[in-house]
Amino acid sequence: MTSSTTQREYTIKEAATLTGLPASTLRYYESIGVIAPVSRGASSGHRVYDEGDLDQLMWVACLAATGMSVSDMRAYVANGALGPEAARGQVELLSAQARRLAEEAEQIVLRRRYVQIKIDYWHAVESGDGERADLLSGQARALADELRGAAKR
Amino acid sequence: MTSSTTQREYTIKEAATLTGLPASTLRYYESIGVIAPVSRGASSGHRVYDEGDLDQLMWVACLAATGMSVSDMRAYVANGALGPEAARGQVELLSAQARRLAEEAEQIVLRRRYVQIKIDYWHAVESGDGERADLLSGQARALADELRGAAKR
DNA sequence: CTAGGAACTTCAAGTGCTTTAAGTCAAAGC
DNA sequence: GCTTTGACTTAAAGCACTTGAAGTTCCTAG
Repeated sequence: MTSSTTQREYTIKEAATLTGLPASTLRYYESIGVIAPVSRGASSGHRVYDEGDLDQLMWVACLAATGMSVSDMRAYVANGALGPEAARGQVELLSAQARRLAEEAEQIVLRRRYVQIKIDYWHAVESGDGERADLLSGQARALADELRGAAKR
Repeated sequence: MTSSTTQREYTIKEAATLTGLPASTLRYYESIGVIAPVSRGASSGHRVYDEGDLDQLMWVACLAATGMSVSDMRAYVANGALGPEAARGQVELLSAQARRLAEEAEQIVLRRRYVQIKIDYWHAVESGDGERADLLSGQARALADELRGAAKR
């Protein structure tokens, strides 16, 4: 499969960013057996992730994002459904993940807008501009509806 | 202000539906002081939400949706009761939230790129295009390198 | 070569809900 | 009148992380 010659290695921080799971969660998953123990640097004892670990973690990240419980994920992994040879389902799962990320990105745009409006609102209040405050209050309300509606999808 | 016409009252279930927060969360928020204690039915002891409670809950629901911590929400609601004098504090809380959201947005951009590369990679493998697969493998590593160099938050 | 700081390590405690257990109350059916 | 149904109550436990403390180790610069 991976016909690449150079097996790149990753720190926990890099693995965290690429999978979207915080480093603390990576350690946690390893500690409770959701993923296999990761090899360590000879002198440092620091975790060293290879491409295979990354692939496995992407899988787990996808499963976690669908709301699968930790014990279910552990069972899934234990059943060997998650080896590097499980390539068939990879694309579907990754595509689902891509969709989720797109939605999440959209959500964050809305949230940032909402927070910005509230900041503007308090600035208006601070400077005694009641008219502008009312206007922004209304905008916040409208956005809140949109936020809620989008979240429920 | 409050016209004594029809001050509608709501059960916890209705409040939950209207705010989008589960009833258990409403009780939880009340128990830890994020919202003021809700009045109770005389005989039943059940919570009875009025319009004011609902308004407050709507704001809290929006803040929660932006990922604001419970203690920040508590501070925010407490400030809100103080009026215009608290504007500076509100802006600080919201600005911190805006920064968190900006960081999150950045992370998601990276994750989306990584997932897309992975998808393309598996498509290439599937169609036997080893050359393209190698290229994409290299891109994934390049992304990690970029992460290493520009990990300046 | 050595000093400083960032990044890593483990372990324990904290957070933010969510679920469960056990019980109360109000209306509907027998 | 009694009982069952169902929504509500609290307190406590559970879950999936998350954060903090205290102690290495790596890297960069002087």
